[in-house]
Amino acid sequence: MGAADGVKAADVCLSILELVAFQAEGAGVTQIADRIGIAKSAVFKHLQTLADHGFVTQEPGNARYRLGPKAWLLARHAPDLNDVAANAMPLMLAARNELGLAVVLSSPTPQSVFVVATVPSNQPIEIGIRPGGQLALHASAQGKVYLAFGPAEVLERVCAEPLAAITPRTVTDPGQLRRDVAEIRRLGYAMAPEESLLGINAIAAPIYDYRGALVGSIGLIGSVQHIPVPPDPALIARLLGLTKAVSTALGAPPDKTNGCRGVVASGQSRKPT
Amino acid sequence: MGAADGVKAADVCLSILELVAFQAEGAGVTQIADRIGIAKSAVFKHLQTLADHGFVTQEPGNARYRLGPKAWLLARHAPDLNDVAANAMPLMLAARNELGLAVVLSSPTPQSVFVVATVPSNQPIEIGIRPGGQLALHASAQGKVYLAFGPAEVLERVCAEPLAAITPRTVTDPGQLRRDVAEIRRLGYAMAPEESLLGINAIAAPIYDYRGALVGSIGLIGSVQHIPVPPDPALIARLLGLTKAVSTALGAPPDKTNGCRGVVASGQSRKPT
DNA sequence: TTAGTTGTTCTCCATTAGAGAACGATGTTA
DNA sequence: TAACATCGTTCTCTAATGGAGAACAACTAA
Repeated sequence: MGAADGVKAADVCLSILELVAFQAEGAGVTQIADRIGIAKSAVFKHLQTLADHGFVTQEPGNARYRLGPKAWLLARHAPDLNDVAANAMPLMLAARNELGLAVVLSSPTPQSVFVVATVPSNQPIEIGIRPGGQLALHASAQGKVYLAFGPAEVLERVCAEPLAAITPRTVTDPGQLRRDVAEIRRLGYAMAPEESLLGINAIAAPIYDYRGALVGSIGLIGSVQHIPVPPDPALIARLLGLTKAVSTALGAPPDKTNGCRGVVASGQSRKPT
Repeated sequence: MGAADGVKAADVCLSILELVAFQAEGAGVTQIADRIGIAKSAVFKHLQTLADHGFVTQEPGNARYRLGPKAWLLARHAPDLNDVAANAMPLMLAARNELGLAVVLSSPTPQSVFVVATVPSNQPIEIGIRPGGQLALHASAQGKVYLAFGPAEVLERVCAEPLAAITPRTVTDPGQLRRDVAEIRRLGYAMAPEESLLGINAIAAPIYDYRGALVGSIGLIGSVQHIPVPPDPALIARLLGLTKAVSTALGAPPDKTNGCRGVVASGQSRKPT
């Protein structure tokens, strides 16, 4: 949510749009104002603008706002994550039921990694991420997958600017990050122990489409207890099996799906930071 | 696109988002600035904000902007126009091939009517509307369908405020509009000769879903030559057949689909509200 | 090279977005 | 029924900020 240096009003506008979108049964002016943290009157004006464009609709009588037709129209022109999500979800569900861990599907952007769909864990203490959330490229397993297997420019750019220390364990040294990336390329999966949130670990592997292009990654999220720092080889195998299955379902060429032997990986595990 | 009294910056932001969305192969800063009519620097700041939220992505190397993952995410929460469009499209195509006229599917909002999908005419001189466009409630066949068969508050509100004269033939007298609406309720379809654009006529009829709720309308667009002012009874029958077919495909109750015998139009059809 | 693009970074001031109070409906409680 | 609470909406005012415009760096074409 960096309002780093953009247009503040537009930032508010988009935040309202998202809030309305993710609020299943419509949202009211007051409710939105509280959540966003600006005056009711401002929210009202924004909603009017959003309604003019058809992104939200105000149902008559009941004065709640909900998503409008144009929001749907956007999807027709959106990148076809449709296939990816449709193919991945059932397999992700199966993996969750088998492992008990939260499974997350995400799509990369040059600035961060986007959580597109999630299957929450079924453990008593639930650990998961909300769809629509963003993960740092250098401090998450899914982000590092993109750094390792995505375009080289992204890695260069991320290494060029200072790496934010999201937790004390976050990798902030560009040299170390490059070594991590090399290791990830070798192993075929990424890990980020306590780099985004203390106590939480995640492992992730890439997904390719029919053209062999990297279209996203799937990650397993859990506490450091469930995903220890040299991860259980069986867990890794399960993850790689999952991403391989999704990739082949998308028609990925074989060399993209069996490149990672995963478990074997005899020697060195990854040392934490 | 009235910036009647909303947030200007948000209006610009959404316009940029739409422009990027509907530009199939990405859009550049300069191109957008020209189309929207504001300075490049402003567009750049907006794109930065949109990118922060994940609505657009800037592909590395090639510096064009295109739709991002969040745009897709919105769609998952958007109203289920999916079914409507999916069910309607093949039938609309068949009608176009048979009649040669442009066929338009649209969805109502309290402020205007939204073009959701179109099948362009196959005449030498093409007449059509772009998906994403908006039609005035009082000056289009599709809009008047909503006024006639939608919530009564909408008709009241539209009649209360002054009716903009989009063309010299646009109905600007509230009394006349009310009489038109009554006639539309009686006949089961709406017509708007030269009310949106001189030389162009359109007829439209409502679509209902499984709950019997009005979810949209389908219109036939053509020159006044192809759609004369007392429309050809066969044409009307074809339109009503089309909307009835789509409605039944959506599971609409029978009384919603055969209420309009069209031309005959003796007795009362549906009552207001 | 030169001349034309492009996307990006500045600075500056008129615009305007947002705070806050007040309004009229609506819904709830006593 | 009356008092109260809360909703969405309208209003005014001013400090923040969005947008203009020029200059920048990077690229492409001639």
